[in-house]
Amino acid sequence: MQKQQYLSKNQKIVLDHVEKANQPLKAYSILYNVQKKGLKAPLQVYRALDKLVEIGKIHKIESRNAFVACKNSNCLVSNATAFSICESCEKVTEINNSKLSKYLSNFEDNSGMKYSKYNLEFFGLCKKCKNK
Amino acid sequence: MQKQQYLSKNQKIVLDHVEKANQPLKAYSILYNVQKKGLKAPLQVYRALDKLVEIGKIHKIESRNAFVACKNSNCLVSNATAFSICESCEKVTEINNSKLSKYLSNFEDNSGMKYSKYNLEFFGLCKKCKNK
DNA sequence: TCGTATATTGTTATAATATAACGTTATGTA
DNA sequence: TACATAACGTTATATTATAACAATATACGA
Repeated sequence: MQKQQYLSKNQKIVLDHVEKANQPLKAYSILYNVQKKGLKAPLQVYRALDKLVEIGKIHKIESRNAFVACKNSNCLVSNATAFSICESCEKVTEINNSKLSKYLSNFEDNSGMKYSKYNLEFFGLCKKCKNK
Repeated sequence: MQKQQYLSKNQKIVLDHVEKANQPLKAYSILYNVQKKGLKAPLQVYRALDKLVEIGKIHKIESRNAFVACKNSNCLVSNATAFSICESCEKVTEINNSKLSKYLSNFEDNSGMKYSKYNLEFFGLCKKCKNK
């Protein structure tokens, strides 16, 4: 069986829903909202999310246990992700900065470990919240 | 009341336990292990962990929902953290690299957001696991 | 087109992680 | 002492995620 090219029914439904949101969504909020489309159980959502994360269509914001659609067209595989997170309004933005990604992808320390993947989360106040 | 200088009883017990482990610990595993010292409920552990994270004595490994003692003496506040995580043996090491921390602390993109904090997690295979 | 392997689905139950809400006790400082 | 804040203890519950099992769908080589 070759590597999957097309998304399955459930995967499409979940991706669709996450793409329409412009903020990270919680798994159970996704579940609630796709129930009218036939996904009844948490596992159906989690399985779709797992796959979508694996192929890079969706990223998980680890510090928030939430999922957001990839906005980064060249992010075919989700192995190098960076986000900014506003600690006031919780707005999350995917950072697409080639210098940063180059720097981190090539980063090596003295541990003898070669990194194949990273996830970076920046926290602070977004423009709006800073000016309040 | 001035800013807390000394740890409370529960905070000491939890920190002590986490420091003795050389790997990240899960909250409920900490709970189980400190029950003989009088902490009976999850909340007692979580409250101590929250405080210890806040003052930088402990870091949370977000992708693993686990807690590890800070090995970085100059990491007084836990606002700039980086870890390497072996995806095979789950060994976690705190990265202490001044170039990296300088680069990330000064990082700015075009979002108008000034970051006050970051957390970076690298994934890969550690030396041992790579040679298997 | 049949056989086989893998991916996906559906379902119920349950595990693992974390917080709400309440009242009490301790501690620092004016 | 009086007040404010921090920490504690306790019960209940919310939130996040996976185990286990059986069925169906899809890709692809023989």
